[in-house]
Amino acid sequence: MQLLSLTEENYIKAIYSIQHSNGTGEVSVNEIAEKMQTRPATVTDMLRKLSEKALIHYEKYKKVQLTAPGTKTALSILRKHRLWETFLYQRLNFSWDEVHEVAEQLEHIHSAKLIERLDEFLGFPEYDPHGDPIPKPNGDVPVSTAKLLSEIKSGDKCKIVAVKDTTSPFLRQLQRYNLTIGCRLTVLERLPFDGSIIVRTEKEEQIQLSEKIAVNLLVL
Amino acid sequence: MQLLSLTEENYIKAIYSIQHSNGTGEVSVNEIAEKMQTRPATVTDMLRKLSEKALIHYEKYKKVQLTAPGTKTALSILRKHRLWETFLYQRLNFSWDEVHEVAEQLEHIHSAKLIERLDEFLGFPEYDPHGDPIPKPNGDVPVSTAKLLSEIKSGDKCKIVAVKDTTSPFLRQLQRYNLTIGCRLTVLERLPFDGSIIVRTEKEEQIQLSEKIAVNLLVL
DNA sequence: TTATCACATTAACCAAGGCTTACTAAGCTA
DNA sequence: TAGCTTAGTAAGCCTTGGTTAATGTGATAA
Repeated sequence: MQLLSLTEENYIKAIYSIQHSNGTGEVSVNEIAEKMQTRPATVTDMLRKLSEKALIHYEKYKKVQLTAPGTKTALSILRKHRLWETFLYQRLNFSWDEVHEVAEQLEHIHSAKLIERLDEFLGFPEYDPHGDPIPKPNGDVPVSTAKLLSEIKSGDKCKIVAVKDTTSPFLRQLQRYNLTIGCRLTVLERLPFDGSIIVRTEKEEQIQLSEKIAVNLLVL
Repeated sequence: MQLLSLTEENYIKAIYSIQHSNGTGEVSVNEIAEKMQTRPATVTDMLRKLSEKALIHYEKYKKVQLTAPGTKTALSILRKHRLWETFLYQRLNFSWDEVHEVAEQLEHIHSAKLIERLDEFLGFPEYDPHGDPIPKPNGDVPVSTAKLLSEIKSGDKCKIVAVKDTTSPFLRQLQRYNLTIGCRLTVLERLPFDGSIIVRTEKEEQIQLSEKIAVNLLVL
């Protein structure tokens, strides 16, 4: 795995992320430009570069996909990012919504040894503070069978294992409800009109969660 | 404190380091060029930049000195470097000779919160694995009262707190003796002819240490 | 089946950062 | 004060990552 510039790494991340969020696994120039806050022309240039480095499959006017090495690179960055997030959250008592920004910097530190030792130090965690799976060194990604809270039948119990949205506004709203990874919930009622869900927490509190909240909470 | 580029930070570090190694506290362009592995002309350019940012006192053809803010910046970088070294050594089991390179990268991460939390996590250490003082957030630099093992009177007890030499041959020899940071020693006898010192460890072992070893062990 | 339009590419160019060489200026010292 | 060492200036190179404006492509709707 060659050494990439910070920007190159961020493009790889962006492509990976888009690939995994829009079902098809194929990514357009415009989507990348959008994500990277830049112009399509800039993206085309970068795609040529990444293609020369064999990190992406790229043909003019066609959609983009990561190659095997490209995917490996993306997973390696993701691994670093999520391990650092876990470290910040578990050991340095950063809050949920603070970890991302700093991890964004730390993920670009180049040292295989560092990241393996960090993994060991953290006890080989499988999921980061947001419940996202931490890729293994070989690229395996732990698969979660988690479902969306919005899919849970009323009467059923479940446990929050992850969040889909990881932006501060969402995480802060969860904090207001006192909801966090690991919380056990019982779904009391689902309101058909707006998709709201009423749940009971372990502390016997009743909370009404909007549909938008419910589709961003992953539970088991 | 403004945000500096990686290179700017490294120049500041270099100037600080030269300032503190050549008694006078004044630094020449050539010395900086030497340390930074670059040409004097390049240094002149950078000095103009750093001077504009008020980090150094600089007048053409005169020696260079850090200003108060410049010194603060240097200490802040040093603080980060040494805290990361401590983390790598103490928590991730990096060896003495491995910490520097990685800390060199980590020291450029920008997050005041990160470094304060790291400090707290490590228990507010005063010295890094090499026994160098870790500057405080306000810029104070702990003064070590540690003495060389070679200065300890026979009969006195002491504890190893740092090593002066950090090269692997020395460290490997210490490992053979089973000596490490924190070991308590009793100085039994000092041999005047070659300066050797005979010590007793906590495990009641007796070890004879050469003068060269003794002048590279810092004890309290 | 072709006209259209969104999307992608190219070309030319910009700016910052960090560096170089070649030349010139300063200042110390004999 | 000559001569050497040291430092500064000017001009310019290269890389990275960006821009705009113009042009090319190809899916699709009429």
